[in-house]
Amino acid sequence: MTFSVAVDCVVFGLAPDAVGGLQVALIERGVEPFRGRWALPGGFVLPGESIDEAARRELREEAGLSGVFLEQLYTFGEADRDPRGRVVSVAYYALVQPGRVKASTDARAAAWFAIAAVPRLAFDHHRILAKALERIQGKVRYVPIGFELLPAKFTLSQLQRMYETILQRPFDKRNFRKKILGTGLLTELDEVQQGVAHRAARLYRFDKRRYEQLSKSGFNFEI
Amino acid sequence: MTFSVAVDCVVFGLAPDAVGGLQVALIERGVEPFRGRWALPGGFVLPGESIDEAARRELREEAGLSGVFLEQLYTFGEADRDPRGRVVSVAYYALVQPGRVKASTDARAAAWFAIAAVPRLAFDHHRILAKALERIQGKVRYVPIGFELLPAKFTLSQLQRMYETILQRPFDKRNFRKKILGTGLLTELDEVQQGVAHRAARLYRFDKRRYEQLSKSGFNFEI
DNA sequence: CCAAAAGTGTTGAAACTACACCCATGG
DNA sequence: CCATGGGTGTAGTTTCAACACTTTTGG
Repeated sequence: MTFSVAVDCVVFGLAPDAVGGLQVALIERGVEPFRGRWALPGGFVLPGESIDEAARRELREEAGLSGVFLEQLYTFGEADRDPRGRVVSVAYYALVQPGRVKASTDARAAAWFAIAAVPRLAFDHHRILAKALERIQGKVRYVPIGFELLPAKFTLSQLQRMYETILQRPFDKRNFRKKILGTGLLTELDEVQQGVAHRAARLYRFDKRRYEQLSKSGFNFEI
Repeated sequence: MTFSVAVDCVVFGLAPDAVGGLQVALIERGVEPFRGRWALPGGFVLPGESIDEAARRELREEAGLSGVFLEQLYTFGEADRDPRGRVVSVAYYALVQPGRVKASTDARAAAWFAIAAVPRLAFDHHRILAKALERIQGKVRYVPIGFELLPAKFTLSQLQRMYETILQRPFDKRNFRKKILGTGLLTELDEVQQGVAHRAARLYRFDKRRYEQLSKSGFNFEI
């Protein structure tokens, strides 16, 4: 029995104005099946290419993204999930920083949608998106992946808003700051926010190296 | 480009005497490649069958197991991972209770190995096993899946030993009992352990229904 | 009566929650 | 000068970690 193997990527980003909340990048399909329908960026795995490589390639070709956080999510293999025949899809999710979003080099239109306003999707992509949301909400609390959605230098308020956006619940400002600074994973920079019409906030950087050291010695991140 | 798609199952169980620790079920390969080498139970996905169905079927055929906890783990798709050609393997992990382990209906020998004493494995099955171990160690703390490794009725000491075995660290007996009983997820039975040469321990049952209710209302299990 | 595991409480330390006001800046 | 978010401390409560002895049972 032979199969085609596809990769599909759920690309998450935060709206730049921080009002739109969590967004996902979609592509309008130019070919049948589901021509004209929105879909996750993705495509078939090529000969000689690993699945991870295929996911990175599709991300580059279809969304103009490279060097971003990318992790395998789940594999979907219902017999009837693709009308063209037996296609197994290995889904990935990516977290991208606002600055990283480049215009697509591909002809197809790529666009961001707020999670709550995602249109009908091709194939079983709704299921994939649901699984990705579940994963990010579960994982962001125990692993510091949320930083991948922020610029390298960020304010504590941006960080708090990011968690509130993903986890859909408010945090107390003072308690949040105490806790996050208490992990020792943030480096305070000698820089402040620019171009805001109020007191500029101090900028911080996530210390990935320190996190890796600490987690080797039994430390567990938790928010 | 066409692929074969296989499923491989990492089947975990606890040694009955609770001394051998965590064990994994392996099968000796009867055919090339890797004839005579130990491997994870698994095989190719058949036409018309979903990947989940294939995993359950292989578990039944190769390890005589049905009705067990089974969850998708990760998909392995390096181009050169199988000498026969392009094979993508969707790995699963299963947790089985001691009583559930039946003799294999298949001709091939199936056997349990302590994690620390696993022999050389076929293909990239060592990587799969490593990933499964990582997963179970991470997940057992936040989701009550450990109960799948115990009989339906168990003592608090068995429960504690199970966590100590998987997480490889000791728990304080009194604190452990306080915490686990404090979750309200255990039903105390009017029964005690039988056939032990010391004071018999009270038996408990995991209240899955209650767990599902509670987790809907925002409760998070944690050990 | 002995070996083996069951069962049980307290205390000090640490972490968590709730909560309100002044400050700095740009417009 | 005002609107906007930045930044800060405390007190009460809850949770956590450490710790040792008595009880029950079968052999």
